[in-house]
Amino acid sequence: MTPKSIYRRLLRARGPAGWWPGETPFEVCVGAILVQNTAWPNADRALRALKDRGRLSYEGLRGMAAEQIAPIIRPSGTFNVKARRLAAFVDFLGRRYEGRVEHMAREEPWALRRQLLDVPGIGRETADCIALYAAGHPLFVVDGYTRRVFTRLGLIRGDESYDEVQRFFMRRLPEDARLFNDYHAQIVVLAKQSCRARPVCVECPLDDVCPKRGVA
DNA sequence: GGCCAGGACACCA
DNA sequence: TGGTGTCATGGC
Repeated sequence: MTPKSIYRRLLRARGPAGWWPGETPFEVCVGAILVQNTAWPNADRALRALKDRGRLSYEGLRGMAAEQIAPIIRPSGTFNVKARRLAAFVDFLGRRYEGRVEHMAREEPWALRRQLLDVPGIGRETADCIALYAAGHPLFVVDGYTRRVFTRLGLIRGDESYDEVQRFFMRRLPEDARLFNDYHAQIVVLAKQSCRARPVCVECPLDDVCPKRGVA
């Protein structure tokens, strides 16, 4: 069992997941910040609240103070914190990329990652989500789902650092943004549908090779 | 009513 | 560098 063979099985079983919620690259960035430590439906409510007010764009958010953003994104939780983070990201986007997320695609992937990590409130996972899903760079995203699924499969211990887990995947997979994009999407779908299912995994394509099949 | 969710960060040793 | 508290809403 390798990351490659696991992906082949997922793809064969379900087809491409074709996934990241967000209509524009900018929405993807905002979504990546709003979903921090919350369930997606909560982030989505906040996203729609921004959209309803015509604020879900660089031009819409530019110039808004965190105090003005906060009440709009309340449903996403930790809204004061996230409002500051959104304001910081919008400021960064204006300074480095003329407010155009598309311009981030011109940057070298790891250089972009380092820049994003310098923005307060953007950590490794959020930086990689933005680099991969908004800018199309081949950086593998590690999240709680990734750890849960691959710990369960016995491929990682689960207590490795973010960068260690990312290296584990990137050393074993071709450097391909489309692959990384769909792989992460497959993991999210899998983790939601199967790995939290109790008392047994339900229709999991990896059930027969999962050492913990049937275990809650 | 408690626990958890697609994190990040400050603070501490 | 590793562990812990904090931020806070909504679903189950």
